[in-house]
Amino acid sequence: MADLRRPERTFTIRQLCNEFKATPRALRFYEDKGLLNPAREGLNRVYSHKDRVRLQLILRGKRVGLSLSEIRELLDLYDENDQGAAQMARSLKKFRERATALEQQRDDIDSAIVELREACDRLEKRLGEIRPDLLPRAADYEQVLRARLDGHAEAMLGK
Amino acid sequence: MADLRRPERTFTIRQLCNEFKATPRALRFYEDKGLLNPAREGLNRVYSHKDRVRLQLILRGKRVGLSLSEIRELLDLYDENDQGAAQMARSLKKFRERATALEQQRDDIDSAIVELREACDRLEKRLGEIRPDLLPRAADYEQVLRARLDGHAEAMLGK
DNA sequence: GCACAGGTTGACGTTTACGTAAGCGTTGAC
DNA sequence: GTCAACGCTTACGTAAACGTCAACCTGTGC
Repeated sequence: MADLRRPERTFTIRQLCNEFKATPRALRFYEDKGLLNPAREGLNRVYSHKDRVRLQLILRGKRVGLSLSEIRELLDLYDENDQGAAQMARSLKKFRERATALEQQRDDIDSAIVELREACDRLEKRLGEIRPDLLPRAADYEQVLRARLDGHAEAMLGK
Repeated sequence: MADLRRPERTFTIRQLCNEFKATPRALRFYEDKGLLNPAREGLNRVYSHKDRVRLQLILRGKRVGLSLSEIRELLDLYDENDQGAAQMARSLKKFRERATALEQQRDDIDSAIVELREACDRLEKRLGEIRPDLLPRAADYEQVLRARLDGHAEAMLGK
């Protein structure tokens, strides 16, 4: 009948779930938390294109690590005044803050990685001293040995 | 009396808490979970140097993002046989896995940062079109304006 | 008339790492 | 003598984001 892409098209909960790989429970949960507000047809939820967009925004927010309540705040801002430049400015601020926080988080992770790598190196060294046979990727050592036999010393120096 | 650094020195819960910026509740919690097992003097906990080291390992594990149960596994491995090379090998494996997971996590964060930055740029652009006065860090714009007046065009090109 | 698919509303369960009392004992300072 | 500081145990509370029932309704095809 009607073109499924026409803007007045509506969606069932499952359609959106399939499209965005979410669960009905999740969408209902978002509604519970005030992030969505689909129309009803009797009891059944009926999602409009606007709802779909909101859902997209929610999921995007989640991807960048915003909490549902933060996402809600942003969504509310847009609702108050869809054209409000002030709201855009606040969103921008929020995004910037989040980006900064993420960079901090990434640096923390990098530190953790360094700490882990160092621990790995120490373990590897001691293991190599007492039980080289237990070292993972023994195949690499065979390569080294073969290289040695072949007189390709550079293979041991890494590149 | 005795040198506080002598190995037979013991610690109270609060001393360790102060040293490592933890709370008594946390140490008791770790004990509850089987990560620590301090001696008792009546009811009071008495931490030895070994306990202190364990606590250090616990906190290090936390810093790199291991869960308490994972940390516990590792500590248990060391306990079973303090010299066991096999256990070292398993720890090494665990660390490697964690490092890999962390790198994945870091990449995810990087993606999120990119997504956020793009959103920021879009917002900034549209805001600049409709309400440039709301743009954050208006001071920079004043700088640009001043640079323009001064004929220093390169200041606008960044660097 | 009935199973079946898919919708609904509660409401409790899960996980992690503690926080936060409540209630009580011990010790040292004043 | 008593108050503060510290310690103990037991146990409920918290936060996030849903998962997982249970029990019920409802339209459809056969």
